[in-house]
Amino acid sequence: MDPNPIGFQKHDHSHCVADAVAEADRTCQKAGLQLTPVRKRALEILLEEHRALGAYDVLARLSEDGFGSQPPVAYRALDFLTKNGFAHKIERLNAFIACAHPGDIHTPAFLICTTCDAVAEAETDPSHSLLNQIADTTGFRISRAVLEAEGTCPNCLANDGAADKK
Amino acid sequence: MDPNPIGFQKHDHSHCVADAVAEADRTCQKAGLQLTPVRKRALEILLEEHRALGAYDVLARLSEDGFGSQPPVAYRALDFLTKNGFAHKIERLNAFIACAHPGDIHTPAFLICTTCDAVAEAETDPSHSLLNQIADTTGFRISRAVLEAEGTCPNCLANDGAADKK
DNA sequence: GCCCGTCACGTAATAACATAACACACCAAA
DNA sequence: TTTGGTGTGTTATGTTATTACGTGACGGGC
Repeated sequence: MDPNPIGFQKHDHSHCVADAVAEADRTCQKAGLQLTPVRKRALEILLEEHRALGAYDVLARLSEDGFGSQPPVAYRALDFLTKNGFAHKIERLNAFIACAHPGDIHTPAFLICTTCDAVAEAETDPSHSLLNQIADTTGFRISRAVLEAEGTCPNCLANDGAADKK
Repeated sequence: MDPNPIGFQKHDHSHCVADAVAEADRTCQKAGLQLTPVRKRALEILLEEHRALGAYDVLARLSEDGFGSQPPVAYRALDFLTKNGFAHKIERLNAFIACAHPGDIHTPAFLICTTCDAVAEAETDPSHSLLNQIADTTGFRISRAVLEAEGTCPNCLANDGAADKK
């Protein structure tokens, strides 16, 4: 497993967390939202990984840091983060991931690698989406869309190829 | 709640179940699959509703009919049905629904009405899908896609309108 | 200052969803 | 007849999520 893929690419991870948290801080101030210690720490925890974490994983780390140890502690923090666009829930995995493009209004699509567990978040143009076309023709009004694909990421495909050569 | 929407349209429900089961029977015979009593009954149960049922809902009905009463009984039947294209799992709901287009190879998209709980299954052209475009450009190989939209169905939108007039 | 509303956080308890592991019955192939 | 595969049943357990309730912090109106 590659512990370090974002969008399946290597990158300098060191500044991700701090930068993203700082930006979240600014956004919350502007919007009158409270990025409280639990919420901020939960966001950091998600940012430390470029994969999806279960609520109970997050909870365990929060509680290590002196926050509450009961499920609602994690679920409430994750709720706040998802409602306000700082994180997303990956339905297929029943798990959460920090948003890779906070600030933008977007309908994210996720690519989930079943080999290395990396999750990439892609921006989509909602108006062109299949779901929207379907909704338009049927008269359905979409409030939220889930777009998730499971499969193999480029890195793991390459590794497979390498493995085959042996 | 409208208990009877399929694709959000009224329809003659009486033959749905029998027809679909008969077709599943034929398909299984051709494919060498065993549509055993539990599996057949589970399929009927899903077909009786045009909405998604939780595994435990299915389990309760199976056990009323004399089948086992423990979770694996339901999960195994649902596994069989989903693996072989007779049913789908709605990830957003952790629930299952009978396939509306069995036989076709397809990447289904679902429209979930949060007002009446109806779920419509739409066919998609996988090659045109957003996810596929993204996958192509990133070199990701998709094995399974989840396309689910939550919102309000045409019926419930109409009812809302009616309610507003009062 | 005091009352009261709201919001965030904490806890315990429980609900809802899902799987592991093992036993037995059945049937078909060796 | 034995053996192996498949399907069903059970118990037990693991994982994910919510409900219900209590407390402290903060801010506005009086």
